[in-house]
Amino acid sequence: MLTPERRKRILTYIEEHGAADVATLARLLGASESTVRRDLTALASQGQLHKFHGGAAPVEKAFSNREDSVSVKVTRCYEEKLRIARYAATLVNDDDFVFLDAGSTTFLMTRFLKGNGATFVTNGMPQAVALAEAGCHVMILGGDLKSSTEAVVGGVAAQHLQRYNFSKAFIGANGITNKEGFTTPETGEATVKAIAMERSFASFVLADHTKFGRIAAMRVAPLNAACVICDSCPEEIRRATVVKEVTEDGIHDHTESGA
Amino acid sequence: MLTPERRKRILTYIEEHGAADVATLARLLGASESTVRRDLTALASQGQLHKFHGGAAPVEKAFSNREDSVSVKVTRCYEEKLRIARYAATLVNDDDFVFLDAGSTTFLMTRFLKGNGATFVTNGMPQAVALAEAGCHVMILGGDLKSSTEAVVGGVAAQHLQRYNFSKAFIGANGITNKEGFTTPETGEATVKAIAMERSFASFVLADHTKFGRIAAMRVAPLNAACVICDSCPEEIRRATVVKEVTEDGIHDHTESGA
DNA sequence: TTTTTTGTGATCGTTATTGACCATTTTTGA
DNA sequence: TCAAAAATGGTCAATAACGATCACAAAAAA
Repeated sequence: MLTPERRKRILTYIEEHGAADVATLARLLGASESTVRRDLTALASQGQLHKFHGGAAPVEKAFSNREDSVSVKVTRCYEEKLRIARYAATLVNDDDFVFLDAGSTTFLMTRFLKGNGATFVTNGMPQAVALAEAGCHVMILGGDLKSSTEAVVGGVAAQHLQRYNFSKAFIGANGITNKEGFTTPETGEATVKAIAMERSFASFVLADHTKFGRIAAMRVAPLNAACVICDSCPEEIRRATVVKEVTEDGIHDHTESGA
Repeated sequence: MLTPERRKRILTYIEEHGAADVATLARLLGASESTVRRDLTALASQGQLHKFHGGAAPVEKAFSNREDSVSVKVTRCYEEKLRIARYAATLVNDDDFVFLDAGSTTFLMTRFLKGNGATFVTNGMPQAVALAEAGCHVMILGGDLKSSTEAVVGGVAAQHLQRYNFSKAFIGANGITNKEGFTTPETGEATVKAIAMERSFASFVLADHTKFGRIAAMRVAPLNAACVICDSCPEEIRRATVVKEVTEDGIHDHTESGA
């Protein structure tokens, strides 16, 4: 059997069955486990499937990727993120020059932003398209495109970003702790976030409650560098920076002094 | 059996069977494996099939479920544009640093480009996403996002573009005439196209036959600044620049001298 | 006619793919 | 927590396929 055909059959099989282990695939295809392993490695590197210890699965379902990677990610804490995004969008005024970070929560903001006088700079491809469709004045950051998150990162992006002075920046974060501050797993994304916050008069970090207490590899900024917009927040965070809690009842404001 | 007939039968066979190995084709055609290999190499270089170790398969089917969005399929001259795009994609080598213009024909090129060593810079948002999905190294041009065409334009884009030296540039054009050269209606897009062509070692303008004789507002470059890749081309254009006609039968090359 | 060009098939050194083997890592279950 | 079991990735030799080259024959040009 030819290599492309074999790989196609692997993709078809895991698509139909949801997943498959190496031994099953080897038997099914009449090939050795070594060959199947090599195929899985190759297909995984092309982003066509997700490989893990024991076998492989399609990328679409359990793990985010493919065409609407961001909108799939949005499903976790959807209600909370939507509340946060809706409130954050109200903070944008007509004369603002706004940086909008890539990520799921900031993407939800685009639903509530209309084409007024504000200008947006973003490193998220879905964000850029959505804002342009909404009639906003949008600029996309130039640089390397990271396919998994559809975000623009890298040195060129960082340099491009240095040109601007934002009035407001809306940033996503993967981890927030008192000691480590805002953290994110990707080095390239961390750099972009950090520069955007530095170059903005006011910065807002959007985070649902699952982000608190988690620590990712790269430090973006200390906790007091931004105002945190969240759905519910631990007491210790409130004491360290300005926090806005967006609950079902309304907005709860916490200044650095505590109340 | 004559060469064109043999090649046509190869294409027919892989179209019907999805794929074929060299030994099968050799037996089927009553030719040696050497001859079949030569045919496959020739057909692959014209983008008519996908050749791999062990055999060949149709181009479209070789890469899994990539389907064009409806808006792209609706475009005029779809078949011609597809032929042009398929051939243009074969011109990209592993070590190329390529500029890919925004537009429908250049977008179709992304169907035939896979993640090899080449690096792509593009000002088209759909192009960037498609290339990233295909595993290519992609950079998106920074600047203003024009919502109607999902293209990045403007001064920042132009400035960003100045940083690069491309080995090849693939450009779209709205009008091509002998006197006015390549033209396009939008000022911002014209600037980007012009700079990209200036900064590229070789430039290719992709155009279906409807573009000849039309004149748009902005002049991008004179006719001899690029090689024209088209489906069918007036005699007067052939005399003025290098033209590659991609017909159903194959590639027809025209040098500046006329034949 | 002779010469040149083109296409073909055979040969052969090189390269790519494959399956087995094994040390290492990861997972499982006591 | 630890040991047994399972899966993994790397190496290696064998095999299959590849492209380059050459000689030959047929067709085209001189």
